[in-house]
Amino acid sequence: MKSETLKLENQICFKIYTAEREITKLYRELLKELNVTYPQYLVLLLLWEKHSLSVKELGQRLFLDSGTLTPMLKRMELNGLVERKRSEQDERSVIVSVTEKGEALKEKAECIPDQLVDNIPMGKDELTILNKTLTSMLEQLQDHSK
Amino acid sequence: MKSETLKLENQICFKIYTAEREITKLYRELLKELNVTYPQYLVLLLLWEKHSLSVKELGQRLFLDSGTLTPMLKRMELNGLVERKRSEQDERSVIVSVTEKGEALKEKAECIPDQLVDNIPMGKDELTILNKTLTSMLEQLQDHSK
DNA sequence: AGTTATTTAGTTGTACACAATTTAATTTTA
DNA sequence: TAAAATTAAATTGTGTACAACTAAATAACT
Repeated sequence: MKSETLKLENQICFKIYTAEREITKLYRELLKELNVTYPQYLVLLLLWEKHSLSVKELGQRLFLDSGTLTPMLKRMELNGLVERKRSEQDERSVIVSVTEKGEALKEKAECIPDQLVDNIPMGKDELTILNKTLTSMLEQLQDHSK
Repeated sequence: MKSETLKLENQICFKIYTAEREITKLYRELLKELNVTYPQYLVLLLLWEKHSLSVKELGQRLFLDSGTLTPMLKRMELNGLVERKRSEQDERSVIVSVTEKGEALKEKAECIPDQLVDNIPMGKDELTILNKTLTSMLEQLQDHSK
């Protein structure tokens, strides 16, 4: 009885591991035209909303640390999508803001959520339940990782 | 109405992306003693069951290609966990088999599923639903990625 | 004020993950 | 059977992820 639960947990972890890569693969196609990766797209989603955020704030929202963000933001800067400059109030902070070129991608990206839905056709009820389950799962995982 | 679904899909993708990293982080702790990563642990799970599998078979089961597997298996070989040798029937294939040292890890790994469950305490019903939902989601994603 | 502790990015090193290409072996087919 | 197509790994190059560490700035404390 317990062992079934064990196997189920194991399977779920593997499926999340696999699903993440399949989702990234799907985004890779959808984002190819924009020449950005999925994590870069996530950064842009935030900057399209707020225009400017510190590396720390980006990290808090995306659950990524500077070891991941710094080189990624440098690549985005190199591609002209964002600007990075030290905060004047607090020289420890680096403020990342979206450039005109980065802003221009917003329109091109408008169709992405629609295409996403086309590729993962699921009922709204099912989506709602999945969302809720993942949320509580994440809370537990993140609680523990502190 | 549609736009809610769009946002939901987006959120779910982000949550799967995040959950995958949290799960990997959890496994990293649990596997530290064994000195293997989560993907390496997945390889070992298969080899504990079958003893020998070709790179192709491993790839089919884990949905990984040789670009990922070859260097990973070489690291595992370097650590003495597996052996790699060309198949005699078909010189294109490389057969990966678990060594004694790799086999010995099986006992140490016995407690991992239990510890996993301790860290993600979810009801069995919820787990069952989550498993089913992820399965159908994966099928659709993998159907499309061909 | 001066010292200590904390915070914020950046750096270094390791390990996936995958697209694209290459190489060698095996099948298929003309 | 010889040429063409396919298959299986390996290789190359790019981009995350993250642990561990460093450097600089700010905050907290005595």
